[in-house]
Amino acid sequence: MPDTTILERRFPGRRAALKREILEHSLACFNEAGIEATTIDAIKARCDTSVGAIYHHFGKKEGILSALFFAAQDDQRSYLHGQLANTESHQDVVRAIVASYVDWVVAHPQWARFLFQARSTVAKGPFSQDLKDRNAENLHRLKEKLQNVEPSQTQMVESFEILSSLLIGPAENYCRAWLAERVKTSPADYREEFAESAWRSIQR
Amino acid sequence: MPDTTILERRFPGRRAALKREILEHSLACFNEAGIEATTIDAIKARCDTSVGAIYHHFGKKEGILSALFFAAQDDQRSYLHGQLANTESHQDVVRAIVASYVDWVVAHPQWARFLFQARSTVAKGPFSQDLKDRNAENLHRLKEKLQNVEPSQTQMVESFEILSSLLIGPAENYCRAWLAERVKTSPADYREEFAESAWRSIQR
Amino acid sequence: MPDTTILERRFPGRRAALKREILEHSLACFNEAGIEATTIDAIKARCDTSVGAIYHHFGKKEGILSALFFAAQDDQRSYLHGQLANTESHQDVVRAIVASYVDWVVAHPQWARFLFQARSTVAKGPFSQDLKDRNAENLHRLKEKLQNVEPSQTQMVESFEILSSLLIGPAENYCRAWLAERVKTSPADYREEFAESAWRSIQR
Amino acid sequence: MPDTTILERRFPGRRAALKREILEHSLACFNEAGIEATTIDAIKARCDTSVGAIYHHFGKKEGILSALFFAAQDDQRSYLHGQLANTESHQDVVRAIVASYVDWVVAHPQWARFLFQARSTVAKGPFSQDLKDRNAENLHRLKEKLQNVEPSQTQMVESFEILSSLLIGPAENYCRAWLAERVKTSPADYREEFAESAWRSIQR
DNA sequence: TATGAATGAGTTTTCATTCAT
DNA sequence: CATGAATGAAAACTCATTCAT
Repeated sequence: MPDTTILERRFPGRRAALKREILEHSLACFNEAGIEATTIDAIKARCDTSVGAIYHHFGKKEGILSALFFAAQDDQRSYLHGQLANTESHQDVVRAIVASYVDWVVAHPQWARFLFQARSTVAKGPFSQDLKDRNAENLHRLKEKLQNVEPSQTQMVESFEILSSLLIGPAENYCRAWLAERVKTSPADYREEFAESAWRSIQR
Repeated sequence: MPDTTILERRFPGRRAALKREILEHSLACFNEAGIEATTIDAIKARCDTSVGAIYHHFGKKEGILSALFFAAQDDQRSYLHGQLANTESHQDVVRAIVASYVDWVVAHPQWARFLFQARSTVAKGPFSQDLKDRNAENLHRLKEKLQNVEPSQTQMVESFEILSSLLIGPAENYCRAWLAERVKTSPADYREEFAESAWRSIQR
Repeated sequence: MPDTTILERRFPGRRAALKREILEHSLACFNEAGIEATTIDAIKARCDTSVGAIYHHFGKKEGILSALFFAAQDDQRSYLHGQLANTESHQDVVRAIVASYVDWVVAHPQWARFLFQARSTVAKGPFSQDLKDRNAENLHRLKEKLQNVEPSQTQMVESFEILSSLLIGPAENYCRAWLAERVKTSPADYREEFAESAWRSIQR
Repeated sequence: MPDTTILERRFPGRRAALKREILEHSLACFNEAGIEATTIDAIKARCDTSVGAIYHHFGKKEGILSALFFAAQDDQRSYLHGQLANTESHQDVVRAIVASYVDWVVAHPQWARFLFQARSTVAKGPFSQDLKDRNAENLHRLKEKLQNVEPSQTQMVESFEILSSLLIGPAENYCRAWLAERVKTSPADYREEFAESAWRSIQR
């Protein structure tokens, strides 16, 4: 039973019910069989609808993929920005970034798994520009946030380019392993550790 | 022009010439078009050989994939262990892990790119057990190394489970971005930064 | 020009027109070239349809085969049971079995030829259980029929196991030869001889 | 463990050892997987020899097939003629035909199974003329034998064309069923029944 | 003679997509 | 809007056969 909250937030209302239904089951198919291995027919069978209906709503297979991908990404992003809103110091910001990342993944593991595997496909597809634009904008907002927060007393790593890798890298690496079931302990259990490490890793 | 050193190390001799040829061009195809999108026919055309020859040597498409994957992984691993050989303190070990990771990726970018995209496919395929075994053994050797090195004077993070994520996560995240051309600066330029951050991130 | 009556009985209606068309031409292909030697492409070309349409209706090559096989078998069986309905003595039953066999083969030679060559393939394929079930049920109905008919005054062969071989064997052997064009005279010309011989052969 | 007596009779001597080896294992492959489904590679693997060796001895796949087929047929035929040698009356002849058929099948079930499935393939292949010639000659020798034996006192069926079907049909039908494991009782147990029935079936 | 690498035409099957009803 | 039959290009894989060593 995948969580449908993300879909309800993004495609609200009765009229979008079938759309949500298709997306929900597509997500499950993509995660279970892999994106390339998921056929329109498999989705059709799982939703108990018709090929025609799917094409009516999404145009092509890629359409389902990007609808899911951007829904997930936006949800993750808006959760991050919600958490960032209450931050006042650099350390608060770092903690919010790491914690919100971990929290979101743990709250929506199927969506997180999907994001990991879909990224490269979407990046090659017709929406690659959208993807780039969104990433750029995201980085820009983060930069702004950091400048508007009261500066830290500590010496920090200089290069902005590697900053996001230092902050997110460890949590992301662990979340990947958890989603692939290579490790069992929930990332949530290590939330504070990752936040602490992230803060330490950017000191100089 | 992909580097062929890894293949020559792994499949030496004249008799394996065609095998190396096929693998070399398969790697290029996989990286350019993606694994699923690369057809046997495309590989055939690029090597100027026959479908039959490819199947004669590798049995199925998956066979090419895993041959490449394990060649890359073993090469990366043996480089790591070569670097670990000269370490004497915990900090040396951390530095060696991070630096050798960055160095290897920068030295063999096509192979690194391939490793990232092939991992999930190999993990689903018939060699998933091999993959697990190798990973387990790798972790085991690392643990041993850490125990045989003179203990650090500093307080360290307790959980071993997240250790490798803390060490490799940032460098990996940045390398991915670099290989996807989302950032331009070579990871080599940040080698010392990543090593420094990794060391700091595991202090408590 | 193969007879299409069997197909029309089994797949009636306009909607099944393409299905019948494919089956009709598949039958011809199978008989002309042999089952293994008949390619989907050959069928496609002969029907002037598309590969997709064939797979849409039958799933796999085996699907065409078994659809034809069971259509033929059921037709043959229902003809037999029609003839058995009017029998009152053991000798009538024997005559009906032999005569209906010969009549059906002569009326539908292409279907008979197909039945002979397809049986072993179907027996190995995924419908082997269906085949067994149908054969068992058929035998059961025959046994019942024999018990419900007024007993013969003559001493008969004891083993039920060889009974059907004694009755059908000669006619079947001759029909095979006729269908393979190793003999020219129609089995119909020997209908009474086979019936007479069958009756004699089971006396003791 | 297939019986190798037929091969030793036909291809005696040390020099033919590999030939016998290949034929023996080919027979097993053909029976287990079917003729079309048996690949040269499968035979190679089972004999632990090389493709080259197989082609050296048999030229093409068809060559193995016909070597086996004619070896089996000739063995069966020579056994029949051995049994016919001692016959003096029509009834003796009938008994010899039926009994030798049953005996041979029971003595060489793998070869019998192979004969049934190979006949149609050989009939289509490049040796179809050989097959026809041998069958014609066989029939001729049988006719001669019948004429040289003292005539029976009883009235017999007139048509020579259906004679062999009347004689062999039932036993053949039952043997097929036994080889396909549709019935369990050995044909040997019904040898006398089949002989008796055959004799009765040709009376008029 | 023996070997097995190499060939490549040929097969089955899949699947995104279209479109008439 | 919904349906699902029809399309056909494209893919993986097979396998008899050849031939250089």
